[in-house]
Order: sequence, then C-alpha cells, then structure tokens
Amino acid sequence: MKLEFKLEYKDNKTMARLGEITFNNKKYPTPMFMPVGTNATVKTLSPEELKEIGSGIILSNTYHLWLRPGEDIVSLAGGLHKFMNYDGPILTDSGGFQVFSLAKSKDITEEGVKFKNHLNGDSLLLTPEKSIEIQTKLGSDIMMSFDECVKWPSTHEYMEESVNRTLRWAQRGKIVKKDNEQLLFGIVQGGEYKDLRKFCAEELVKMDFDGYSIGGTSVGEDKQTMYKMVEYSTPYLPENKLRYLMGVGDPIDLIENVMRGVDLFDCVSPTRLARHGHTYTKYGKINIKNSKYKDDFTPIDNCDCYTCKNYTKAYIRHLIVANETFGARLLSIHNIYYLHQLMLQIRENIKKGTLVEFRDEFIKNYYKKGE
RNA sequence: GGGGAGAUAGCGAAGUGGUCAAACGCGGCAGACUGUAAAUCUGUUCUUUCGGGUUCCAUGGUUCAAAUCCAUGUCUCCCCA
Repeated sequence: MKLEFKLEYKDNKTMARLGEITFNNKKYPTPMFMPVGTNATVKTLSPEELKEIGSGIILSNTYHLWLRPGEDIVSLAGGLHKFMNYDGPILTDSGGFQVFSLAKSKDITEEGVKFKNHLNGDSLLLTPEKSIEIQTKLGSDIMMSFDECVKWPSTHEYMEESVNRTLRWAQRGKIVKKDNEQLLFGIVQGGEYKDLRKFCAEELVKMDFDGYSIGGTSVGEDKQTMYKMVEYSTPYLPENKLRYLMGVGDPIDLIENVMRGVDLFDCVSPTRLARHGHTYTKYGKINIKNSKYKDDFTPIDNCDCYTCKNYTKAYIRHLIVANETFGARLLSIHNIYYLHQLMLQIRENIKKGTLVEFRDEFIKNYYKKGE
C-alpha cells in the first residue's frame, strides 16, 4: 500500500494548494496537520481516538525507536502499523531533528552524526544509510532523508557547508533505499539564506524525491524569518509532489504557511501544551491552570470534540492541577481536534478563494484575549 | 503524679548571637514550550505609596546586636506510673 498524492486545486491569490492523499483505500485531504508520536504513540491517545478526532498521517521517530525498542523488534512485530495498531499513514522523521535537539551530545562528521545515547551514555553513529535502513525496518509510509537541522542563527558560511553535506547525505540515503512502497522525502535546508534555500531545493529536485520537506524551521527563529525560509523554498519544488514543513504547528503559522504553498505540517505542541495545561481557543491560547478557571463550568471552546461536548474548564483544570493523566488526554484530544478543524477551515477557504480574509479574521480573534 | 522533647512564613522543615525577611521541599500564583531526552523547565510566594515597615508561641530581660542566650507563662508531643 503505497501512499499517493494528487494535486487538485491551486489558489490564484496565494500559493495555497488543495490535494488528496490516498492510502490503504482511504482518502485524506491536504493541507493536513500531522500529530507527533515520537515513541510510536501520540502521547496519551489511542489510535482509535486519533482517527475519531480526524488524524490522518501521524509521525514517529527513527532515532528514538532505534534506541528503544530497536527497529528489529518493530520489524518482528510486522512493522510500525501492526506494532502500534495504527492503520493510517505513518511518517518517520530521520533523526535529523535530534542532530539539533541533542546538540550537547553530538559530533557531526561527513560520515554521519555521533550521538551519546541519552538512555545509557553509549556512543552511537547515525548515518544517512543507517537512518534509511532503520526506517525501512520500521515500515513507515513516508521516510525522511537524514539531514542536519541547523541551529538558528547560523552563518552563511556554516549553512553552506551544512547544506552541501545534507545534500550528499540525501543522495546517499536515496542510493540505499529499497525499491519498495515506502516514499522518501528530501529535506530543504539553508536557514534564512535565499540562495542556499534555492540551491538546496533545486539540487534535491534533481535527485527526484517522492516529496520534499522544509527543515531548519521552528528552531527559535522569529515568525517573519520562518515565513521567509518557506518563501525561499516552495517556489523551487515541483507542484505534483507533497511539501512538508517540519515542526511547525502554531495555528497562525499553519495558515501563513499554507498560503506559502505547504501541504503537510507536524508539531508536538498540541500534545505537549496539553500536558502542560495549555489549550487553544478561537480567542487564543489559554492556560487552564490559571485560577480564574477554577469555577468556570463552560467548555474550552464550544467545539464539537469529545472534550468540549462532555467536560468543563473547571473539571479539566482540576485534573491538570491534580496531575491526573485524564486531564492531559482531554486537552490533547481538544488541541489536536482544534488543529484538524483549523486545517478543514483552511481547505474550505481555499476552495472559496477567501483564504486571505480567513487569515485576517482568524488573527483578529486569536489575539482578542489570547496570549 | 514523675521524667523528657518541642513551639520558625499557608504546610513540612533548616537555622542555635551579627553575613536572617530567614536554606530547602510541598502547596499557591504566573510564565515558557514549534521534525518530543519535555506529565518538563523558569520565575515568584510576610507587608509596602518600594524610602521602608513588622516577623521566628507570649511577656519581660541580657547584649552595640537575639529566631538564636536568660526568666516566667501558655500550648503540643513522647515515656513512666
């Protein structure tokens, strides 16, 4: 079951696109938000719940599954889908983000990246070939090339060196990729440098990947810089292939980057924020732990999710304050549902040709009483 | 009835002459979080018109200086009868 993408419609005022992914006899519309399940689970949620709230593709992580339980165990289980009981599409990140996030314990060479295993201190070498080998065994539907997610800001000189290495790594990964049904995406890097983004995108396109990711975003840069990184990348990517903006999930960023031609997004924030007691509303993000909610017996956002239909802010606040896992689940359900609903509204507004107006209205509301 | 221990900020608990408005933990209040080493991390928590003001059971005392030493009282806990 190979995942297929078809571009269906292009907005004529922005670079926004509508498309459709087909996988396992099911269709999933794009643009899409993809929840993150690093350890082969979207924290606190079951696959059934994910499907119920409208998730399509979900993410998992090569580095983390490599360390635990090990790709051979997953393979023995029959692959990630069987292992975690999810029959929707699964995308695996290559470990490239860990080059950034585990910066204190890594060492980058041409061959690959030496990590200190954060679980037991072992020295480990992750290479482009190894990353593809692991992802092949994991059996994800979309694999990522192993890249260097570079910290921001970085000098043009360093970024150029890194982009060239990331391109060589992309090529090496492509060479060892099995001729199977898994897709492999190349990752555009280059920081906020226009020439490097263009160069990287064009070189990747020459290698002909199944889709293209935009990486090196959401690493601490301001929003305008992030938008530039995307603007400098998408124009050089083929129209009939998926474009995936890695790690971006702030509601406003989703709208802004759809307008810049992105189809796929992922982000840990709906689930992490949920665990920390934060939740999205039409009027911005709120911290449900704030004492003003202790006797607020209204739903978070009057939406149609399981959480809002059945529970009040006061109750959820109580659960979060009491450190009860059910609170984290209820907020995770709402937060992911919220982002899926936002994507639905985005798609409808692309269809209607009113995406710009929708964005302006959304931002106006979001900052009304939000943070 | 006899013997012993103790009373410190919302709670628990350090401190035993000056560097103490008083460590630390919890609780409280707020903040951060963007391809998850993250149910984590950070700030703050007597009072104030930011100059100060008032604290360590109570009262009195010693001292240049007391949460810390002395006296008396009040209360609590433990052991023995």
